[in-house]
Amino acid sequence: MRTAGRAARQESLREHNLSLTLQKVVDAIRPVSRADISAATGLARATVSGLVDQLIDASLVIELAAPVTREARRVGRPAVPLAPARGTVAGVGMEVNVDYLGVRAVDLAGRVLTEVAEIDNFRNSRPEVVLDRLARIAGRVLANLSADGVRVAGTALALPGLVDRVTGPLRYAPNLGWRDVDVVRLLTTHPVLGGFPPSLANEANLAALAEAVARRDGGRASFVYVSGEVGIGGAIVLDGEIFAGRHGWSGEIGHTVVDAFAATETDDGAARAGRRTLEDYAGQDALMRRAGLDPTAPLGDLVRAAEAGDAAALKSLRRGGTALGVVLANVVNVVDVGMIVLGGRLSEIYPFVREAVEEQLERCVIFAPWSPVEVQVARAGEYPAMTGGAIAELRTVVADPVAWVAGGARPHGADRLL
Amino acid sequence: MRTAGRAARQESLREHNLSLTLQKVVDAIRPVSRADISAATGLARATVSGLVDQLIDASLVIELAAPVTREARRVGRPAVPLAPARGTVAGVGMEVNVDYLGVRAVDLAGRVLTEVAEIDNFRNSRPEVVLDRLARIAGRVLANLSADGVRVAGTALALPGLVDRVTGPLRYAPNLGWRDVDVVRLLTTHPVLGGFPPSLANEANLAALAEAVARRDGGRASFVYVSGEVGIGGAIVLDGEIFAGRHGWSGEIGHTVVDAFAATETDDGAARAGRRTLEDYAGQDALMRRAGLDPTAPLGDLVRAAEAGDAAALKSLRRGGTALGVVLANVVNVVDVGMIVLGGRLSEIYPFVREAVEEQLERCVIFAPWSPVEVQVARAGEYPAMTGGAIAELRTVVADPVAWVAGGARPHGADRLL
DNA sequence: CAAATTTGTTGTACCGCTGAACTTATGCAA
DNA sequence: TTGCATAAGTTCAGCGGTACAACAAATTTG
Repeated sequence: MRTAGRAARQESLREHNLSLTLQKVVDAIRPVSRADISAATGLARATVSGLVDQLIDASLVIELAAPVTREARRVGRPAVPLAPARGTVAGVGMEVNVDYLGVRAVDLAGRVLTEVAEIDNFRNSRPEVVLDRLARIAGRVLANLSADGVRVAGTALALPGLVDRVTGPLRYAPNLGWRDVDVVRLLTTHPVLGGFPPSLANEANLAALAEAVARRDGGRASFVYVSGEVGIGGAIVLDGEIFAGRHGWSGEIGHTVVDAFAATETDDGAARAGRRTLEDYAGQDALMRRAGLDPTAPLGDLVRAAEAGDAAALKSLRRGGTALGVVLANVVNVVDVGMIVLGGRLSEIYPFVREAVEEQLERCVIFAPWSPVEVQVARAGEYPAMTGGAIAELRTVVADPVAWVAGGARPHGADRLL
Repeated sequence: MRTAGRAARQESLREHNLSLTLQKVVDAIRPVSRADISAATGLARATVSGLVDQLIDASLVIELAAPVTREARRVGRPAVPLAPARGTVAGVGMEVNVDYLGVRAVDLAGRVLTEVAEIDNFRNSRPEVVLDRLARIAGRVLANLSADGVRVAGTALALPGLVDRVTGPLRYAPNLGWRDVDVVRLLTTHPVLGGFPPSLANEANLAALAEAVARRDGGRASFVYVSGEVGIGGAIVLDGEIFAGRHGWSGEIGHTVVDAFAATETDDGAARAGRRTLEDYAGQDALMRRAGLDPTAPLGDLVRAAEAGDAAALKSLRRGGTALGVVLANVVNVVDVGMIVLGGRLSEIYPFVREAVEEQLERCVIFAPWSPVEVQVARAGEYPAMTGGAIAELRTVVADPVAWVAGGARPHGADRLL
């Protein structure tokens, strides 16, 4: 809800409280009752009843029939458990990354309704070709949803690069070899997608959102998410919300300069004007090369070498971990966050970098003596950015249920999340 | 206003709109009318009238008698200009820094009502002694205010170090030589200050707040503020608000590692475990030493040497500027902000570092080709952290005028800002 | 001096939340 | 089985707060 600087009218109350109520139902780990919501929000029970009725009418919430076998069956009239409706509204998350592409539809209950993922190599690909392929898949998914009577909250596309969430185009995706591509136009020229202009976002940002939701049982967490795919992306999560910055360009840690005054040569011999970035140490290519492996080989080779005790592999991983740790310490000093979540392929090499990362965090984070920084592996599962994209669209529903209560029409002009 | 996750009741509307109205009056560059507020907020004119009346009753707003000689005297009934009341409510900002200490009281109109500043050297000082001295000054200031019938919104203390805004104590202020000092307890044992427990904050954060207010004519700006006193502090301002982080520890750029894998020796010969921080390049001591000057001499010596064309001085400044530029580029890549404001003593050496800083920003900021980062000097005047502290307290009034409308009692338990 | 125009105020209508009383559904003890 | 205690959910009058329309006030323009 964007209350920033706007007047509050009578109907604002309803909007706010309706959103709040839906939030409580959707965010809950186990079903909640009207009474629970009343207690949690401070709203009168009568008010909550009215709000919940509206949400049920809109097929956003359902009453569970199950008598709720929670161990402590208390005295008094049993509560009617509420849950987010299944298969009535869906968010659609799409992703184009360096070596896969896919589409995933998720409903308010967090269930995956449909998904398609295709493995391929998109390094230096042609945007029109790749996006056409994505659009066909998305078209099939949307057709399925429509056939099942599922309303679509919106579509989001995750890309491994700089996406301008305000003005639209993809600015720069080095690992795809794309630059200044008008992704939205290319996608919406497809007949099926015409009605669903996707919102764009950075892959790491959306993956972090999925991670935040996966961790909601621990309260609204704050952490720095590191997405190690071919490049290294990052995102900042504060109180369960993505901190996206003005354009959605925040968290670009892969290009952080690690050695400002270092020698001029890089691993592959090319001069980089005297400075090395995090990806020069901890990017997949750098890790493989330094370990004496083919940089185009799968990362699993490096993991196996390290497990076998190969000295070069271990050294390479330790070096990458150290660079990552220093960069993360710098980030943490700037944003004052207490947890790091390593996602993407970093989960695979996690056992071999964790120690180095933690060592640097302890050494370089100025507040570490009073509040040490924790390092954890991601929990969000495979293709988190697709899930995150779907969630981002579903959040527009939660943030503004009124639009869905009235007619059930798809409100395309609704505030973009992220 | 913290609407996050709370229920909205009827009275929430009033609170919100009252705060919004006061905000419009206080933030305005030139006086606004009731009609202006109505147009800006979307509230009905009748509603605004009621709200303004309440604010006038509470002595937070006044009607100006002046017929407003704005050049274009339009047709129709002339508007009654509104302005924040003067000398009725004050915020008190205090500061202890490495070579000065002081107290400043500011009213809602932004006027300085009283101020006392004393120059001295507090390196490796004893907290009890320094805080006692500060408390005496603050006592005089508060007594003055009280004698003039000025209500005190609250007091804030700026410190050059890690301040825990949640649990209270000053954790670590290297340049003062303080560590784990219970500042609030030491101050409130003073009889006069007993009723005014100060909120604590980092010096750079409060200075940045003053800077944000000084720049409010350009809309709600977002920038990274760099406070170069003896150490180098920083703060992040987003849409005119300080981004403080969990504990208020954000923006600590002085300890950012610049050379993760560099040689082990530092300027003063002491080993620092193989890494150099920004302060090792751009801190005052480092700048002076590298220029061949006495590190305890005033910074003016370095400026004069540079103005005279001294090669060592210029080189030292260029080197410091380069390090600062790289660090700022890293910060900007993480938080996606488009402007850097150099404050504190950096304003003095600004002409000699600007070029190097801009060069690095252009080179290292990944989105620079699409959205270049601007560098500017601070505008907030002398002792900005004191002003910022006062403003932070005044903002509690603007955020929750209801508490001041009713009785006019000082609501100490009100939400701490920042 | 009247018409036009804009500001600020007054009074009614309406929306949405609250709180108390009431109904419903269960556990527990006699 | 009955009755009591307890908690969940519903109904309805009351009230706070905003909107809207009508009106009064103060000024420029012709």
